[in-house]
Amino acid sequence: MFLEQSGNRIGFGEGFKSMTINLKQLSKLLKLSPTTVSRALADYPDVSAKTRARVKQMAIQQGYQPNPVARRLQKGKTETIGIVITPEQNYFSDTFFIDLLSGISNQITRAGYELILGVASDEEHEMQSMRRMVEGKRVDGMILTLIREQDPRVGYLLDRDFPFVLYGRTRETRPYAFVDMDGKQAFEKACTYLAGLGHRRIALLNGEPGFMFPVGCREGYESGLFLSGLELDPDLIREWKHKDPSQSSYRWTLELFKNDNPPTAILFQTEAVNGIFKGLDELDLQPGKDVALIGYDDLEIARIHRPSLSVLRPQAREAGQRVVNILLEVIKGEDPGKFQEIHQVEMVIRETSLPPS
Amino acid sequence: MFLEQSGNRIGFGEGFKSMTINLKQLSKLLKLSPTTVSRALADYPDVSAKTRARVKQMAIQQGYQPNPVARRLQKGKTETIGIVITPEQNYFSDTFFIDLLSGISNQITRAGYELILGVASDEEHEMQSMRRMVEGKRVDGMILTLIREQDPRVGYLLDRDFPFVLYGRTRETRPYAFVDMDGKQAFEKACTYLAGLGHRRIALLNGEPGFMFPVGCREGYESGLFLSGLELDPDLIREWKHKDPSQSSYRWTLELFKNDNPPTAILFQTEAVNGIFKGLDELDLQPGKDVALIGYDDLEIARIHRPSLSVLRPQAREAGQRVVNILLEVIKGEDPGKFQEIHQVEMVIRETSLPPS
DNA sequence: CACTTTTCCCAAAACGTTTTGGAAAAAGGA
DNA sequence: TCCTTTTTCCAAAACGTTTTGGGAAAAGTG
Repeated sequence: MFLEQSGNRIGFGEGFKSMTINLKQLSKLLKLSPTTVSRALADYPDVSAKTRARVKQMAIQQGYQPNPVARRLQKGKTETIGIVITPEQNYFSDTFFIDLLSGISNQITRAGYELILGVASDEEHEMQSMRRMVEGKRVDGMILTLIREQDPRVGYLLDRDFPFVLYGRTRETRPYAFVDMDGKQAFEKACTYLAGLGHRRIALLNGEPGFMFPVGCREGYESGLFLSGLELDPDLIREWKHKDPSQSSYRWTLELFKNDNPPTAILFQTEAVNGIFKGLDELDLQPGKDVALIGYDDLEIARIHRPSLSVLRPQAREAGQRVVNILLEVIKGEDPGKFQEIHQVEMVIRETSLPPS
Repeated sequence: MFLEQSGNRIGFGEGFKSMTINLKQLSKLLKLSPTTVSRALADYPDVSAKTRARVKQMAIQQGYQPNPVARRLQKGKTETIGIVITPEQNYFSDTFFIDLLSGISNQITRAGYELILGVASDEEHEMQSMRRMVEGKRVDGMILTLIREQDPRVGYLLDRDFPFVLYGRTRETRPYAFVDMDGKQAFEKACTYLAGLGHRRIALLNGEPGFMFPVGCREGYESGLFLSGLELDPDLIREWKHKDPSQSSYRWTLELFKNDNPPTAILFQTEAVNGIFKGLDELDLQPGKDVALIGYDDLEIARIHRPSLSVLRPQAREAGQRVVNILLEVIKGEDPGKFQEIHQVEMVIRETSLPPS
């Protein structure tokens, strides 16, 4: 006797002929009700051990997988998490973001959820893409990255009490969940390390203003100077632009050494390293020898370059996993304010952090 | 009189209180049946212009959006497309892939579909992630990138007649849909251009063996040599590794110039440029002056470097859009064999493609 | 006017699950 | 034995749409 394909209409014009079995067909095979089969697979206690085993075995044998769309409708959850990225910001410049995304994706899959991705060209489309996910009931929660000091996305989501987690922080008084890297502590550590080596003029090439991350970097930098008894010189601080990391950092490097009293060390985000190297090269200054360098983010170029670049290394993948675990809790109804994590950043000393010559 | 929230149970433990209206509530407001409202919104001809307008206005006013999960269940389609990427291959090295993804994402959104993303650490997990999407009925179609010469994913999808489109090509006799860049034509063009300038020894640093793209590059390179009356020298060809583009290309560059008769020009993929620059620098050879260079892919480094790098520039965003449009056709039931596109690649001459000195 | 056609609307079914609220059968207790 | 409790199962409802298959009213036709 064969499986009745009653529930399965054969598609003619359709390319894909579903070979999969559904709950009704499976229950017919087992001579049980769909209810019992469903409950057996979900390990409810009101189905006997014997039939549970029988059901599970048959389910495996037949390759049964519950239709996720049907389950979502019934459960009233999309089992889906959304994220929107923006290419303009040169985000994917190396392993960092893909590591974060990798941690996120793996953890989401482990939970049986889906990750849907939006790519937005600018801030406006970013918001638009998010609204489509939220108001279109396409996701149960959102993950936000590359956070601004004043971030409209956060207010929007808080206003409608929609679950979300930030990778980063923003200026917002209401409680919300976030996982952030301790940029402050990282830059403080790097700064005091360089000062400990004898550097007295330490420059900072910071990230683009308006975003939150550079705020912490600056705080750490200033705190590091203070702890080392050094004075802050505004001429040694400048920002690079997301759109054009290399060009802006290149120009600044040239300017920097026109200074009467040039720096002997530079702190920066590794994304901007090409411009700095290029500037130094043009000035006939050797990285590591004439100028000490410490970058934030351990990109490939940091390891490959000779001399290899000392860096601050955030653990992107672990952070991505935490973001997801927290978001799942928030979706369950936990108080977002409970989840505010600041992760330590380790320093990797390589060849560009020598004492001043 | 107020909207009856009959259908909406208020969640207590739940974080997110849905403020959205559903079809039943909307139809009650309009004193129409759900059927008519649904059909009015879908522009069926059997609803009068007057009521159609009334329905649409009320839908907008109430912010009604059909629940996508419910519609998917009814329609028997997930309205979702899947893609799996692998970080190991340093895929996100710059704007190229994000441009492709951007084109894909925008077009998918325009069609009202969703893009779900899997990040797999290796070939095995890549397959696993794809199977989850396909067999778990989570997507209507797949987009495949970074195609191998023998790609098990293609056979898998063809075997079960599941809709997919390749960005790239593979060795497979059965017809399938793809959008590919004409790497052959591009490398041929670059090669003949260099030969036209007088170069007689042109080297090729090709992509990783096993993948399909380098095959075309090599063909174009050989064809370019032939057309220019030059002989092929196997010593001038080598591959770099995805895991380690810079290191492998650096080593090869050094080897290359140990040759008795070293090249005066190099063709390569721009991802590998850091290693080549580094190697040339160490050998005291000036890029563009002592050695002509043309890279494939217009990454940021190509524009920022001095001298700026001549490149072959594929139109990634446009290709991404085509991939989606084709996939939607294939999902509709169109014959995949009809969709086999090879896109031209333009050459951008900058400063590193001078005649031999 | 009587008949046919067109226009406009709707009740019910279906999509494939999970959950609710029992009910029959088996086991336990006196 | 009779009553209670536990075990084991299931029919029906629900999730929110779209589609099916009419049906009533209006309009057209002779």
